[in-house]
Amino acid sequence: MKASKFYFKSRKKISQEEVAISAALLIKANFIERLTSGVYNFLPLGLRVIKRIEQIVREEMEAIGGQEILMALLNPRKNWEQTGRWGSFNALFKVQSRFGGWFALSPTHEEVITPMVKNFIHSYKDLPLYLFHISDKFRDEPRSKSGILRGKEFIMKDLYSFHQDEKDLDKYYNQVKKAYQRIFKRCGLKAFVVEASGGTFSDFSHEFQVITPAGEDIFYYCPSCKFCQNKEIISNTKKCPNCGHSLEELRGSEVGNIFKLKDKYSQAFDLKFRDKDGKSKNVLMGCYGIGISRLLGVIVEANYDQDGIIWPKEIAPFQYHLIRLLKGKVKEDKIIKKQADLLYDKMIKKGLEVFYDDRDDVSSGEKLVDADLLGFPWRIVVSEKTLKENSFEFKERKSRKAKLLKLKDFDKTVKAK
RNA sequence: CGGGGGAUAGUGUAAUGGUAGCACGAGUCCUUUGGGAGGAUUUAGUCCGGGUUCAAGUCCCGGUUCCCCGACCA
Repeated sequence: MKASKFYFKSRKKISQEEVAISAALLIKANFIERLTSGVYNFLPLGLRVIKRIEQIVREEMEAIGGQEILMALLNPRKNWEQTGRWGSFNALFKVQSRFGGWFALSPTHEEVITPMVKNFIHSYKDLPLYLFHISDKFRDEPRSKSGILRGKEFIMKDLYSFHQDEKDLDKYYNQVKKAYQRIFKRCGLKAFVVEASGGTFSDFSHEFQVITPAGEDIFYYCPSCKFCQNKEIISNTKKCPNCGHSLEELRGSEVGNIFKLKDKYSQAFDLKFRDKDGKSKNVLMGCYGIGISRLLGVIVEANYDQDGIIWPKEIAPFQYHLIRLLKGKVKEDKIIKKQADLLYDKMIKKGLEVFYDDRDDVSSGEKLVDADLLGFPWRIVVSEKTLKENSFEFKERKSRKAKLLKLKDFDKTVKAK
């Protein structure tokens, strides 16, 4: 991708209203833009990261049998009346049709998926079933905060599982827990699995927390046996319920949450199946969420320095940042441009993801500053200085040292990581 | 939803009730090019609606909206 044609302009200054570091950096580097409180636009760079995260999530969901669907976001009032949540779900966005009818903008999808699968699940032979969905969610938050960490509209993956008995639900629940750990690891994050409140239908649930000062959750961590529990449910003793060791208090942001819904929604929608014995039984359900757009923010909160973002490799919008530094002299610049163009073409041919800063009207300093701000894993510089040595400069974003390498070694150095 | 603080140009700020100014940014041109370069020139603003006053960015009332703390949070 050539920078001169790309929808990207870094900002020198941004509004002081953005307090969260992740929001400030993502806006400064032109990944996202605020439309209004708690509502953000994703620009090409931001969307590329979102797509990477989604891809990782997709792969891991499919690896545990998940099938992707896309459910409607505009939900009829009736479905929400049926579970009682039209009245009890405080953050529900309600919109009225000009012809009078009411709709909910879905904040979660139990009310859609449960009646939907009634048309599919009839027999124990149809179970288990795992369906997931990645799309926007709407929640009428009384207080949006910290940029994309808590918004009124956000991107979420939700997986729903359907089972014939608790044993099967438990088994899958643990599989999902493992899949989630793989997902967060691939996103370059260390996620703590925290026992949390199960809400109204389960003894407990599990949250996946990433340590950050921008987080909203306090949880307790046992350094001895690694047990974690949310502040909401922990006893006052601050001792590990497993091993008795004293607990550490940590602050995190919740990037995922898994629940056993059991028969709460299958009862509301009369979702039953015929078991082997011919008897009609309630289908048991689980639901499992990951905040995709929040992850984008949390990843930045966990990966930056004074100069900008440092993207973990697997989710960086581009792997390589190719820069050509000009001299303002026609003859010299022609050579520099030609060499940089050549390297760019080579990389494109190899299928590498490269962001090529081919801008002529931007000073060298600004290009280098932008490279640090954008934070792609590898930086390649071509300039008069490097060409004198028949070389190019190669630098990892997270390192301070740049290496000068011979052009003849380009192919073996620059390849898919 | 309770509490607190804001809203003047894209951003950050100034203006005793009396000419809305400055800096940065942005646009154009020239010069420049290894860590956000320089000059010339142009551009752009009092959140909205009422009220008080000869006169309102400033005072009063109402609204909208943004941020922070808390509560809430499948």
